[in-house]
Amino acid sequence: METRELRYFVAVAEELHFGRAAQRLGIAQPPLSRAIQQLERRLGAALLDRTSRTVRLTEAGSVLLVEGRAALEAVDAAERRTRRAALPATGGPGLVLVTKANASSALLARLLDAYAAEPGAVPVEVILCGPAEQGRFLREGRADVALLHRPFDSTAGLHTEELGTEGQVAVLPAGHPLTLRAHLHLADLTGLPGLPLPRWPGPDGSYPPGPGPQVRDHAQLLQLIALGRACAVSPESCRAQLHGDLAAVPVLDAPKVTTVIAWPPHSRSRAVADLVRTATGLP
Amino acid sequence: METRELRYFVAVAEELHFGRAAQRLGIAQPPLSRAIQQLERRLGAALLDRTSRTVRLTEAGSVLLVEGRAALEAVDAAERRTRRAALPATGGPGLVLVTKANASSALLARLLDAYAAEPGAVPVEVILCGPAEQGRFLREGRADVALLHRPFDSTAGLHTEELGTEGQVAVLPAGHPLTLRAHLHLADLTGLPGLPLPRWPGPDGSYPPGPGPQVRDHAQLLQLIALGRACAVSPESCRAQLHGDLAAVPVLDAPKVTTVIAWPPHSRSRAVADLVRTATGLP
DNA sequence: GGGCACCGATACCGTGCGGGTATCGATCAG
DNA sequence: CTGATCGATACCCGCACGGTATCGGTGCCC
Repeated sequence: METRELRYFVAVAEELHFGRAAQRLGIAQPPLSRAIQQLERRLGAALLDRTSRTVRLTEAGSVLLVEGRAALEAVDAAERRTRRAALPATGGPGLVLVTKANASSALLARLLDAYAAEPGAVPVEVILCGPAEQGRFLREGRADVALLHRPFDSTAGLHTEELGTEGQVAVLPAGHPLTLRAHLHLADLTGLPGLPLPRWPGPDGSYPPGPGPQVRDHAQLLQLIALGRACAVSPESCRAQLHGDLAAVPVLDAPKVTTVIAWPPHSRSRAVADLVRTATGLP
Repeated sequence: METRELRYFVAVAEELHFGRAAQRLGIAQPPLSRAIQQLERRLGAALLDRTSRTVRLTEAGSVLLVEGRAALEAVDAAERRTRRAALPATGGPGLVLVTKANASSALLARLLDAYAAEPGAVPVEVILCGPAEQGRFLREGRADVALLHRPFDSTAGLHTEELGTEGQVAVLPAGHPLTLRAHLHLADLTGLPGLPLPRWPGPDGSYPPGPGPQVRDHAQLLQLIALGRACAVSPESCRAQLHGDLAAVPVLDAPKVTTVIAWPPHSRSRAVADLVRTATGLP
């Protein structure tokens, strides 16, 4: 199978419309029809149920859509990583680390300091992004390592090492009645009048339906809480970022959060290995 | 990047010889040279250092070799899984489960029984293989699920759920002096006269250097121990397979072994999900 | 040191495949 | 019944891929 065929099929499978898919691919519709037919013949499998009015995925087609997307991602990642490795000075920014904006900043600072002191350390570029995008960055070859937080972030297809676990606290507007309590339970926080839990975007960038404000990062969230428009349950370490308008109360029965360092399973580069070793050896 | 280019490059990078690589690919050498040049131009990166006598990988070339192999594997897996999904009766053998020969047989039997009793269960084909091949089976799309044993087996790039942990025992020839002890430590087993630890093949199928007999599966190993030519440290559950000539003694400081069920991160098929759910719910 | 063998690069040529335009046939809306 | 829509088919063109012949550089060996 050629990546061209895969790209064509994925386009059609996503659009469920040969014309639009062809437009998206920048080719005419007839060659696209033929390419799909040829792919089906080579695979010996019908991928699409098509009448002259509608296109639907077959069982095999659904499999190829998912698997093909993953395969295309792997090819693109290979290309990007090769390009990066070829940049002058043995790879430009050396390492790219991606983490959630405003999360684990203390840990990250310690890690970067400790790694920089290692012999043979290379420059590390830090990318901050929303919670849902980190895995993508790694899988697409845009980044070499990530700091993730289980159980929130998916570690599917990644190598990980645990760096530490912490409890969670409820973040509330200062002065809220609950801030007087020494500790809370999750049940105390559901359905608080006027303080809904926020909604985070899913892996596809869309927000789940329901009440609660839409947020993209922690800074937005904290601002909303300070304004008295939301509350949240966050890892303890976020306390370092709380200012006067916010208060934190431990939530006893919230799941423990584990910070892990993650990297794609193939990248066996010395720099990644060193960084991971440094991270696991942090005090 | 097209898979054709990737295949060409991987062949050359593995052979480090254009002529042999071309022969392996079934094409002539000049088109291969041109294809590599074109790939290098498109990537804007030198992949190979070549004099007229020798070919060597550049930094970027090493990256592309590793990443490209992974990408090709992903493409092949997509193709195989699609073919499987298109077989008559909604996918032929339904599910393919791969596990080490002679390992966790009791757990496997319970799992298969419990799953078969589920509503909507599909036929499960069981493949037994050597310890190093399981990951490959999953990644290449030949199998849907595997039973792995941490920390021995690599779970790189796979989703896993823990099924249970167990201690390890030393497996010794019956009558050996150590079998009289109630328990052992790892130190008791290093350098036992005439009873070396066996060597297992690595992921590439080759054996590490050193003393000790080469074994491919547990049955071979047990036979060697019964003959008084080796000893081994194995998970407790292997006791069920020991016959009169063999004895097991707990090893207190051996690492705990965790049996996990593993599957490739994309396959979100109902059958795999059901099987995993059944497995984690086992008594 | 010169002839030789080896190996990758270059030059040149044919053809098959990927892509384009025009059109058909089926299906649904009104 | 008619027009609109959409995928399939027919046909043609250009190029990129593969093949053969050959060159140029390099290490080896007598």
